[in-house]
Amino acid sequence: MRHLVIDLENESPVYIQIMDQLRARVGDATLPPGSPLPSVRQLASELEVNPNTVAKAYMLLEREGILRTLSRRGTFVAESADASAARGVDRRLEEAVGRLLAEIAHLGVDDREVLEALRRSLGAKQPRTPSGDEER
Amino acid sequence: MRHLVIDLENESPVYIQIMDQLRARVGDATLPPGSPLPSVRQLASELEVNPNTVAKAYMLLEREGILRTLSRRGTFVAESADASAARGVDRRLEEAVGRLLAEIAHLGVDDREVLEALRRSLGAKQPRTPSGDEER
Amino acid sequence: MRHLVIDLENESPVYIQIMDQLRARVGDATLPPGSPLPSVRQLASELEVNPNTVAKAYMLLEREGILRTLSRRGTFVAESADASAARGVDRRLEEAVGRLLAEIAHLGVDDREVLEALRRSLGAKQPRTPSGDEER
Amino acid sequence: MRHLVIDLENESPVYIQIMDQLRARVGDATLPPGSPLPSVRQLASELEVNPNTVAKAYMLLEREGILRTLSRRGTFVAESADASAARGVDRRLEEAVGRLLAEIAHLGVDDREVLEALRRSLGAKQPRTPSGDEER
DNA sequence: GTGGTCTAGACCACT
DNA sequence: GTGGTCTAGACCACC
Repeated sequence: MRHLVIDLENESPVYIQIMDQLRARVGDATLPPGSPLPSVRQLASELEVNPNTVAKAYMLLEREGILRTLSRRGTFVAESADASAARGVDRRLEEAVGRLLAEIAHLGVDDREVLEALRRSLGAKQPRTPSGDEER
Repeated sequence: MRHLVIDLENESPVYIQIMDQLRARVGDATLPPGSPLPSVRQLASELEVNPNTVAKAYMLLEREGILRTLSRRGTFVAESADASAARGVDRRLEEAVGRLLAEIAHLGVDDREVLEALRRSLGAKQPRTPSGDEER
Repeated sequence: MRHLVIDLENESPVYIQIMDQLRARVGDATLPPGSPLPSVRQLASELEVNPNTVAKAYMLLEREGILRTLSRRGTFVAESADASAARGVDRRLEEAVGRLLAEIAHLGVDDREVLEALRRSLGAKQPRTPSGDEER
Repeated sequence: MRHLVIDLENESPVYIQIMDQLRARVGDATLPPGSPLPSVRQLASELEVNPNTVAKAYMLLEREGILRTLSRRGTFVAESADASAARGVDRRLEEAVGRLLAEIAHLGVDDREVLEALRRSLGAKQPRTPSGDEER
């Protein structure tokens, strides 16, 4: 499995970041149904986070029907997980947008300004030059 | 001063809600430079929050240069506060959008989807159009 | 008596400002021993402050031996007040310097820097143009 | 981290003393960027003050850009904090001198006397003889 | 264990 | 009555 990227500076809790990334990979079929996942300990050591954190992410994804843990055999992407994963991604996006709106509710800015600010910030997210050369 | 509206259910801390609303009113000149603000205790009792919470909001707005507090005489909108207030509102909006982007960074959704989700959520927020013509 | 100047923005309490100015005038003989002072009510209304504030200043200056209140006849500069007034001015200056030193004790700046900062600030205090015309 | 020294008798508020000392250590690189600070609770118990007092100091230093707090991971000296810390020390010194000048504005003493009083007070502050190294 | 937020209540100096 | 400071203690989410 390609490495997940954990950003400890990000204010999203680590277990949420793990869940989001796994959901994304299941949703876009990078991790097709049936694929094995790294063990809790192994992923934890790769990401340099506490095993409890990984275990929590796996446990919650299992509740969402995206993973399936077979005891003593490991954790796998559930059959027909892709649909719920995609739905999960959408829900997460909507929740995040909802949080944004709640946060700025008191700011007295109108809708146009919000969209404009988002467009600006999306534009500023280095547009990933087609030539491919990353800075540094 | 027209009442502030505090939503205890909102996940933004109360002192942040107070700051945002005061910044907005200073920024749009509802509260012009020199205006007196309600005393800490008075606003606290109106909003039914602890005086310390209001005091924290006032103290931080003073550090931002938006309020000016004359010890034992009360708290006032600082002269030339409107500019910093408006700047402050913009910065808050940008920060919130930045947080949104950080939150969804791992979701694997593309920019178009994010804008679409925001538009949808803004639309769902009672459209407030008297004539009915949406901007956007 | 030439008007006292009260600065409500100054963080020194009003009664202290009154005391300081009266002490200065007694010390430099602008108000020689025996001179009558305005009544509490009259000075309070001139300065637009609470009569209690003026009364407190008079009371404390009486304790210092600088004023003398003759009941029903008013308040006067005490005989031989000038010496104690001058001493009082010196003491106030030393106290203020002591407070400065206490305030900056934790700043980790050396003595030279403190003197330099004071010199700079004294220099910045508009040098009172010899031509005499005040700006505005 | 070497211990901070809090003087409860000093009229500077405790949280200001904490801020000043941390600013000084960041400014002179005793606490280089990236260094972890003691946790709020730990420093509070060392200094024998309330954790809220320490939290307030950390929070304000974060708003100044000197500290950076990673939620639930601890508080650290911000990258590129040293410059702002040094600037902060200078500003604090200037403010304190400004307060001195405001305090003595009514005293009618001339600039020479003020400088003289400061020199005297600095001299009285154990002269830090290089030979007789105190530092107790 | 970490920091963040909030409440309640106290004391202070000053008006 | 005003604001400023501090304490004590609570609850939260997260690690």
